Amino acid sequence: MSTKERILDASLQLFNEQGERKVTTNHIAAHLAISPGNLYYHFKNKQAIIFALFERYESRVLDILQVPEERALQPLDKLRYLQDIFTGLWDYRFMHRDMEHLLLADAELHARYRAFFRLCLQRVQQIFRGLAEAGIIRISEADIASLALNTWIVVTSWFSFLRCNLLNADVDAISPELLRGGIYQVFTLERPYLTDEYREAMNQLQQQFIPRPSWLEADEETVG
Amino acid sequence: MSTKERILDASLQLFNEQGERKVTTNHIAAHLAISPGNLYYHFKNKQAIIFALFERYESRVLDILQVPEERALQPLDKLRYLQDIFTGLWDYRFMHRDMEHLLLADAELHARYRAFFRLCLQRVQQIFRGLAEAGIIRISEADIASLALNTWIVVTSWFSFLRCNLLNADVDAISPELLRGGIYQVFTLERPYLTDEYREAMNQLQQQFIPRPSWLEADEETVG
DNA sequence: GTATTATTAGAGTCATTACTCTAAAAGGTC
DNA sequence: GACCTTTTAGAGTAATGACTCTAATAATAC
Repeated sequence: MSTKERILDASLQLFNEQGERKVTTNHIAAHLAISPGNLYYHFKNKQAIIFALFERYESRVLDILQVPEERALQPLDKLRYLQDIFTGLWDYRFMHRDMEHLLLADAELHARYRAFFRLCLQRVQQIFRGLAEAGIIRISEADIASLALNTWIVVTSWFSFLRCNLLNADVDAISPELLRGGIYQVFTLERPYLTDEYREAMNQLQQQFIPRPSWLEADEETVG
Repeated sequence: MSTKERILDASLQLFNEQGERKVTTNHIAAHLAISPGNLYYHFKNKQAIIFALFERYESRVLDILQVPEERALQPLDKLRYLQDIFTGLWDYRFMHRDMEHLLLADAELHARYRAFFRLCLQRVQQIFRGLAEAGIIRISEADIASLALNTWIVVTSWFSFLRCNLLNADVDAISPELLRGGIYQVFTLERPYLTDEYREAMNQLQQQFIPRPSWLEADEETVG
């Protein structure tokens, strides 16, 4: 594997584990047992590393959010979308953790991200239209737009939410297992729109993702 | 006004305008035309300033999220809750901007925030129960829990969403006017649960908050 | 007015971190 | 093996920012 790829992989790993801000370029170099000079030979600065990782993330997500043209959507498609998207978010979880900071520091990335967001929103709306055409949900166009936006917000904020509200502050306590609660929440968003025909089946699907709500477990703190 | 209060006010203003990370303690002191030593006489460190601001924020929010005991909830109550909460979020918008960072840096604040979150979630659920008792919505207990959580996520993420997706990267472009879109989104969350009796009235209420969706305006960037 | 305490100034410290610079090594070509 | 390009090492720099330290000034008490 090329040094460039190794730098990207190591950066992604360290960013995910510790957050982008806590990981210095020297830190990345040390992790790979290479010199800082070597790292800067391959990337002109830290932002360039982040930008390259964003490109990976973007293509990963856009690959997932496609509506099959040759067939109608099925209930299990929705599940697959959610699982794949949440897994992608997990693999690049550092991004939405510090998104504002990253975008503010890099105007080019910001523009790129905005375009990416709008494309995603369109794709999500397409998926809802597909579900409607398949008779799984029944929903107006206006509600599709609003529902897609709510879905985007809940999905992209889910790990942030967990990190802020988990019992122990330990970041390592966040595991892919906690994806489940996020999937459950998105099911709730769409549930009211289910048609009679599919309501029962989809509700049973959702039941598989009932979270153990760890964010509600009591600890000794109280609010004055 | 005491120096301590002035430091808090100035910090809040600067944090909101520029983000907590960009505002140094020297910066705050300079803004007030006092010395850094003076600032550190009143607060032992930067975290202490943030903690004090959180206490203000917490009491502001908890004041708002109360269910009147002497009367039933009315449709306009819901509107008032949303407007007051979003205004509160606006006034302390730096908090949710960097919440993860703030909490990770201060275990005490983290514990306090967790307790605050859980209390808020209970209060929001109480409000939904109140709306159900008043015959405005019809919803199961399980859905109340999930809806309350989605509401929390959308509300607390709204400004983050805007900052990431607004057309121009300029932070000053964010104005209280953009609250409206957030209110609209939360209405959408609850809309499917409205009873026949109140559906029309609430939908009309929601129409007042149709956003000009500035995050969808086209610019010249494209996604490859 | 003197003693004591509360408040303020402001220069300075120390750690951090993104990034640079020079030169050496490795790899390829003929 | 001579020449050229690519890759690497690693010491060093320059800026930043949270925080400290000493001493001066104001406020208060008696």
